[in-house]
Amino acid sequence: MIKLKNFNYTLLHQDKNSKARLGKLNVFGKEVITPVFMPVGTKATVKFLSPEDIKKIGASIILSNTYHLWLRPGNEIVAKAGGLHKFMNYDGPILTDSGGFQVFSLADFRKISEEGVTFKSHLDGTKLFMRPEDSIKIQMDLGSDIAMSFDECIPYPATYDYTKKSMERTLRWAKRGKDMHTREDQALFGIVQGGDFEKLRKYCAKELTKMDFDGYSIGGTSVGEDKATMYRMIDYSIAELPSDKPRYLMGVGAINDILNGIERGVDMFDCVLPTRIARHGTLMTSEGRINIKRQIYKDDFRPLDSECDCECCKNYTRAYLNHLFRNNEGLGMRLLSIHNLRFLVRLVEGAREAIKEDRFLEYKEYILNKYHFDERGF
RNA sequence: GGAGAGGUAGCGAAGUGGCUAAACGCGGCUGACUGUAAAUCAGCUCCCUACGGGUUCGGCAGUUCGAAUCUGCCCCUCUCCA
Repeated sequence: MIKLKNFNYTLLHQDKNSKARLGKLNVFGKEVITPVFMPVGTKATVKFLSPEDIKKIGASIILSNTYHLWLRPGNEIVAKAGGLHKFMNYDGPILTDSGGFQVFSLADFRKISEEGVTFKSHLDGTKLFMRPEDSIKIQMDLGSDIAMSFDECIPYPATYDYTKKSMERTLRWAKRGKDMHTREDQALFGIVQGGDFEKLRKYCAKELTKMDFDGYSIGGTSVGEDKATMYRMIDYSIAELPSDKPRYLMGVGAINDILNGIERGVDMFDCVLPTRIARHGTLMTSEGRINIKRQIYKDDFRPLDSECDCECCKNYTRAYLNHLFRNNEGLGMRLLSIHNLRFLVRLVEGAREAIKEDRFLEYKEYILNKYHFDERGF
């Protein structure tokens, strides 16, 4: 087993009234204070944003994707460039998802076996095969700071039998991946699966913990289940995870979900939601959800969100943003992406402050009451 | 003045006797979006007191059981020649 030289999690403060925790993740000399929200840059770019934009937003770590970079430009090219950081000119921490989510999202194009997953490339239909070992090898080539185990993200609902079978296979895949992971400058996280079954979630978390990963992810959430179920999945998973390692709730980025996750002891979140909805004209603001494309904003010369300090809100009006969207101008997508990301970064920043003072639950209530978001949480 | 071509819903453009309130595209309006096949996708877009009804395809008058589609006259636009 390899020993990482410079990766560890330090619990800075445990909230007295909930499981919320303030922590410090040392990622090979780069510091990430948790809870943290990680913007998603699937294809080695947070769509429409430069690395400089990402830093200005206050994001301290971002995501990228193994499956997509494997197809294009190919891990060899990224390795040849000197690794993902150099390739995309981003020196902050990068976490790569293993391709496990594509097992779910590209369901029409794949077949799962014990050995691995057969994909039909979504780009040109080429037959592809990815084993857990391949995913780890690719991630080592990419040189991300944190790699993920290759898992199967199952849909919801799923039967107990299938969920159990899949989860056990995911455990075997986790072991196979871990056995061949050799980079000392890259952490590796295991992923808890088990659907909405308490027994399976707990078993999975325990087994992964035995394998001693550098951190643990909670996968298989936000795939169609209701909120209460998602929160239960988180509780079941965290119940058996060690407190001295970071916990990452994969793919979750709605405001109420982030707050509920933090309350339950989650340290890391990532989600395409803020950037995707931004590109589609939807914003998270202190007034609630706004769709900038609506005609009422055509002559609204107020800033998007008067309480926000981002580049978009400080410099541009709703009328201008509406105009940019009506004309399909890329600047609109960039500015709105900046805003939504900044909104979530500020949300978790506020959570950290609150945890420090043991008032996380009050903070959560304050946020949920203040912003008029519906059940979806944005 | 002469010779052609054409006028269809906000715009462009199909349709050339019934299956047409009228394809399709754009524009407009409203939604959706949670480890990114996503600058994407879905619905609506003549009027109304709306599981029904009322008016449409430059205008008017005809032919026909039935017309945006056929006939006549009129109005308008574009191209070429003088």
